[in-house]
Amino acid sequence: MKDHSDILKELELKTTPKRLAILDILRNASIYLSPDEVWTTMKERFRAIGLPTVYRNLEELAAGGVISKVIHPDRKLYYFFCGNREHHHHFVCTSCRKVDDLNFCAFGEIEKEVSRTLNATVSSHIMQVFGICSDCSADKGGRQ
Amino acid sequence: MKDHSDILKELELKTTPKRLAILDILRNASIYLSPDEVWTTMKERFRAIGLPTVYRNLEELAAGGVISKVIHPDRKLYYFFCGNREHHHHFVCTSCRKVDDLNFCAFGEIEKEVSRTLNATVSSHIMQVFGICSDCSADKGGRQ
DNA sequence: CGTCTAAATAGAAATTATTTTCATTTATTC
DNA sequence: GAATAAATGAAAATAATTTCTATTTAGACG
Repeated sequence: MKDHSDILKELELKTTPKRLAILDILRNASIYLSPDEVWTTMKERFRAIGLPTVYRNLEELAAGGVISKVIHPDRKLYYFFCGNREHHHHFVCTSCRKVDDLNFCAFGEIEKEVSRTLNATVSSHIMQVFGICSDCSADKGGRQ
Repeated sequence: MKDHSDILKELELKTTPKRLAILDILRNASIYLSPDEVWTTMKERFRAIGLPTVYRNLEELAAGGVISKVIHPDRKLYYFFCGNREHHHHFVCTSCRKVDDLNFCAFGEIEKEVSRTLNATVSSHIMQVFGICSDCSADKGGRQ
């Protein structure tokens, strides 16, 4: 199984302690984190750690597909570890911030529809599904 | 046919000259505009016009469903007039910034899928489709 | 048509997320 | 163990958006 160092080598990124730590933090988080939250955790592990380093690495890792982004309705950005390399989308729980993969993408059909009705070409799409996961609704529903 | 003043009354918003102007600017734009771009046009029409007024009104109008938002991949926000009151999504051309309605939403299916596989409840979704419209690809393709 | 009141606004300042710059450090290559 | 390109820290810059507050104005009412 590939460890974090191998993942970075594949992306042609140097294996620095900080990069590994960021990956590690996200891997263990199980929920999505803001850059600032990642920074806060990094400061517990490193004496000197700049916020730009966090931002830079999160973007690089996301560009490499190792981690994914959540765009909130308020357009704030969050990141989480996602091992799934296939094209897919996510369901994010706005209560506990857990992320689940959706093995479902209507993009193909949309592409056809766009091509057929507008004669246009689709280049990218943003898709984010928000809601309340089963754990959180159980908490509130009291059925526990 | 409802004019802009009627639309504002329905939303219980006062019919101020500036609000009408913002609506008018978007209605005539045919492409999506940034708050700053709306402000620039407003400054040509009003001696005194504050940027917060533009932001406030755009949000109010969007909340009322009279105008719609485009969230770009860089997470910048744009607005455009959209008369379609049904739930739908948009195709936006990143070249000329024209917006077309997509009479297509896979949201129902996603909701079912989320419910079935995750036992979770969907509350909202962001969906944005970017591409090149037929006019723009004709320009580039040289088929004109 | 004047008066009243809540809503709307201007202008300035504050906030906040994010990015840039650049000198210094460090991981990798040989 | 050098050499070199990549990575980093710290500070500053940027830019979108929001807040604050005193003033103005639209719409209701008489």
